[in-house]
Amino acid sequence: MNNNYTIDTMAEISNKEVTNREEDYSKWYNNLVVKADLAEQSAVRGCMVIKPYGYAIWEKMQHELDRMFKETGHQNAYFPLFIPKSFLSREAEHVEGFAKECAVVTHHRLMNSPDGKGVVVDPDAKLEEELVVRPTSETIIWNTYKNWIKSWRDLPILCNQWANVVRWEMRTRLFLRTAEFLWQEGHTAHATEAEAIAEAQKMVGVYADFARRYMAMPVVVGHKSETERFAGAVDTYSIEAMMQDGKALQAGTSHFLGQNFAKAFEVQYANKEGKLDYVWATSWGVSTRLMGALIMCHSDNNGLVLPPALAPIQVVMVPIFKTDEEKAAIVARMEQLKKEMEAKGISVKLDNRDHLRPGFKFAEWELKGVPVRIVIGPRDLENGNVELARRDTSTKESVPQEGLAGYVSELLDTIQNNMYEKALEFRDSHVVKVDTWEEFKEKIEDGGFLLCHWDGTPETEEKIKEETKATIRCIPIDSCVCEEEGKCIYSGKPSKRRVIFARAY
RNA sequence: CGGGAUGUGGCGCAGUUGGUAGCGCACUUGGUUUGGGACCAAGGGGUCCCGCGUUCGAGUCGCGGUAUCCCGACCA
Repeated sequence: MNNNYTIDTMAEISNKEVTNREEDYSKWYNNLVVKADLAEQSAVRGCMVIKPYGYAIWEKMQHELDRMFKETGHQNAYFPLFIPKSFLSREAEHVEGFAKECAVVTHHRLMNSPDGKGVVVDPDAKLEEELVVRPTSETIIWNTYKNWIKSWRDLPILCNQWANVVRWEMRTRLFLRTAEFLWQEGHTAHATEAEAIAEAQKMVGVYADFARRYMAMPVVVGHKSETERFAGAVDTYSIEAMMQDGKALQAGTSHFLGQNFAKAFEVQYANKEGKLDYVWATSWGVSTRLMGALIMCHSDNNGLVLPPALAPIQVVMVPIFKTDEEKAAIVARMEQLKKEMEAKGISVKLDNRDHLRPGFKFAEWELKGVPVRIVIGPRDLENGNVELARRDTSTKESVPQEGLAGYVSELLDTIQNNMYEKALEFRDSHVVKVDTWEEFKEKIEDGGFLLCHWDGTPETEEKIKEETKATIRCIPIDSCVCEEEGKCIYSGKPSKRRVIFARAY
């Protein structure tokens, strides 16, 4: 047994004397991220190193998202990493929301230490105005848009930027909450309120679509409550996913910013009547947190399970042989089959490392979540078959080499759909309607989404959070089951609709 | 920023009353293996987080730093 590749399984975890279930799930998750070769803690506090295999997944996500953004009329641009401190303070709520987690550049030069040991910051090189490493780019972008927008003819501006941002979080976790993370942030400017709202809704829809089609992850689309809203937004939409421990994860957000930033940065345009008006704004983003969502949504006791649409390697081929002659014949056949599959756009890895035994390779590729494994040994070569194993169902079957590429191509689609159905079934079986406070306190311990009536006040929301650690994940947009009258589970006051409560990452 | 813990080969850890720095995995070489995480043999690799102190002698004891992790508050 190679201890370096064992991971704490869910089963093992649940057999332990668990006092804090959340903590143990986290441990399992972290272990999985590291062992599956996706990422590791960096030497820099709270930052992570994304390893090549993990980064390849992110690149696939980027590629699909970028295409979707362009299909919806957006263009990419790039804005500075540094934001003058004064910019951040222009929008009052915005600065309040981010002030506590900013990395600040105060000097621009180092010098040799007077004691001869290493270097120190040169006190003479102090910046007149400190620069904040962007925690998000609304301020620098709106300061720029001010120069771009004069007339109604300049609108709308539909820009996206792929970038890194820094938020000095107190506690960090790989992919879910790192001090530095990669993301995309869309920033749009519109002539009318209605158009901006439509944009914010459209983009949260793009995220939901991406989650479903590529990540095979069902999400709920909804409004954030006032307290959970983005700092500086009028309305925040989010997609909320459920992880396998029943906790919620906010996987993407889209904000209707009203005229807040336009007013803060004095961005006015001349409308068709020749009158000056402030422009309407949105911003929307998803980050490398999606990687965390992907991992926690699908992984099992044997490691990662990747949806074919995002798997860097969709098919791994493992030869089994005793002699060099056997190896040569089998690998030659595999090369042919590999080419046939690649011609259909399938990404294939032929693992012909000969110092490792097949069992080791099986386990390793399973840990890495490769959707399909194809094995050919002397027996298979003889009778013209391959052994084909599915990662999502852990099943094996014997398939003819003839027409293999076509079979695999269809199978990848099947796996993609199956993974979504499985995740959807899990999610739906962990959504419950709750109508009393006693029941709420009991059910929240089991995890999952609780559909409850809420009186709409931040005070009630805060008290529920204090007592149960549960927060309002969202006020669902399109879920008709929520549209019914009732009484707030906490205060008993009247409510027009249910909202989703859950504990969250 | 409050509470708790931990720093020992690449990784995970042991190290007793202070007395030659160890184990497993990984790595290198050779050989036998190969249909679910192989085995044998040989080998390389350490300023025991840093500093000061106690001592004939410190990985171990004391003091002071520092870093990381966990729990809170905050968050994509």
